[in-house]
Amino acid sequence: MAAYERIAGDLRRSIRDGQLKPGTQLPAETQLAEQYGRSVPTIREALRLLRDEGLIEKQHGKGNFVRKARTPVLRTNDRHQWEKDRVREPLEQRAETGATEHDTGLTVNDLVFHAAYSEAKAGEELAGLFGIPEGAALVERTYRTRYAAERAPFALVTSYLIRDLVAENPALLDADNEPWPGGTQSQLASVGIELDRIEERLFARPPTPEEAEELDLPAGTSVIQLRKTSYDTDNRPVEISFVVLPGDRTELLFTTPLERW
Amino acid sequence: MAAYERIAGDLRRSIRDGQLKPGTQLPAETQLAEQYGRSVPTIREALRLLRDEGLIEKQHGKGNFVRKARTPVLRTNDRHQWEKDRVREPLEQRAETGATEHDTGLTVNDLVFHAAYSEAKAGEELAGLFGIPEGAALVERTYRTRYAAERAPFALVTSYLIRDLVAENPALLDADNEPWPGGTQSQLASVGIELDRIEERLFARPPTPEEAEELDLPAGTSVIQLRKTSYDTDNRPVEISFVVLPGDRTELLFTTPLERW
DNA sequence: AGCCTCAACTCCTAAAGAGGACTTGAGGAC
DNA sequence: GTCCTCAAGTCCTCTTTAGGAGTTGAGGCT
Repeated sequence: MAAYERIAGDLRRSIRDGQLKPGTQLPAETQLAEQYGRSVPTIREALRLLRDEGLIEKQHGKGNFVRKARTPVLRTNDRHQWEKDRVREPLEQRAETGATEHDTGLTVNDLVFHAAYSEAKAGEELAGLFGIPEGAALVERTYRTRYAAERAPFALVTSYLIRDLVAENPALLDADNEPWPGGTQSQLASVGIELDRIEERLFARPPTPEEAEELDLPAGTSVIQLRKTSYDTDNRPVEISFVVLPGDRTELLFTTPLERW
Repeated sequence: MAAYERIAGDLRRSIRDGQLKPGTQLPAETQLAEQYGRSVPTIREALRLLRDEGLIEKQHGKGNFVRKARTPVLRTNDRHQWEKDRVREPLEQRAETGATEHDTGLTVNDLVFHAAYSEAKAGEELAGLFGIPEGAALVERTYRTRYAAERAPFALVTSYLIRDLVAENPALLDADNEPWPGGTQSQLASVGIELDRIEERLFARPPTPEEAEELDLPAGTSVIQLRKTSYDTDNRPVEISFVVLPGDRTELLFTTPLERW
């Protein structure tokens, strides 16, 4: 086994069994090099392994530190309730006071939204998912949701609607109407669409550099990529959202009721 | 910006826009070094970035290759149906023929199970989750599920039951009874437990080296860590499972029915 | 007190070089 | 034809050396 792997294993053990507590600074690379009788690049190789596993954090000019766990944001599939508490009611209160700050971002409770609308034509993937011809007109909404106290958003969302289905309510084509009062379900009801169920598909992967930048993800973290499809009562996809969530501070909670036997 | 970052960006672009197709071999490191006018270590640094992003794959002695996407296994929360089709019915057929191969692994359809049972005492975390005193007796079941055609399992599961709740059906304490005929829900019904719902909490992170080994995960992949809790109709946790899924070949699908408005 | 400078510490980028280990295919021995 | 050997290609590990860049605190200046 390579020297850097043995050293990494040694440090990993110390971190796991609590000898090196979260937040602790590791000895300097030159120190470790001397201690293990190896060159600095070899030590750095070992530290890189630990960083990629999410065990340590490198801070240029300061040192290497045992990473602290972050307390994740909980996202539930019983989201109606969640959105209602966190977003809609405060929003409706806000509406009464007449405050508006779209465009540059809208602060509701302790959440900040940034939304942008544009028109898009269905590509191959979206056409297939919606079951519509390629090139059909879609409304594309991209938004970021962020806690006011934090600098990075906790969700990157791009959402698509079939334009012709929602065109009769112009408010749905207007970014100033974001976030939607009453939520997706009630907004879509305004154009006669009744939702039946939501399907969420997800998997995990390392972030792209762009995502790492935007979500402020350190090395050694993952993202959850999620595709959410809302179906109407005729079993047709009405809204499709692509969501990227930071793995180090998101916990998803799904509750599935069981049929009794 | 550092030279290795520019080079990585350059290659990343080529991969994304399809100039370098999945499966293609990249030029040798010495070639790239000459091509970019940089030393080999600098090139290797760039390639490491791409590997950590999951874009390329290194093969010792052969070369660097653009990684191919894997087609993921779909796991749904409507799992009754899934398990029924894939596991239970074939299992019941098998039971009739009298074949048994527990212990060393049990092949049903094209799935292979490995299960091990042991007794455990509730530690702090599990006691809290179950709402029982620390030190209470639990049944611990660990199992691996694998497709017969593949060498690595697609799930690492450790599952806990409160021993006193299931003790009256000795079959539930016996690894030879694995996987459970009729599934969890019907097995628990045999000791008078009626399940009400399942809660699944999940997040994503890089794999530990042990997980990478066992799941045969290359660098540049993530795992999904999932905690599944089954509640009975008295709202008490009955079974708690800790699941680790390989991010590069698992897709989770959750369906949430909406209440009509 | 407040501010500035600077030295000392940290990690980061880059190079060149030596040897090792894995993979493959060509060529020869049988 | 089959098998073996071997060379050439690949990436991997480790060292030494050099300079750059971010962070912090001590000390002096104002």
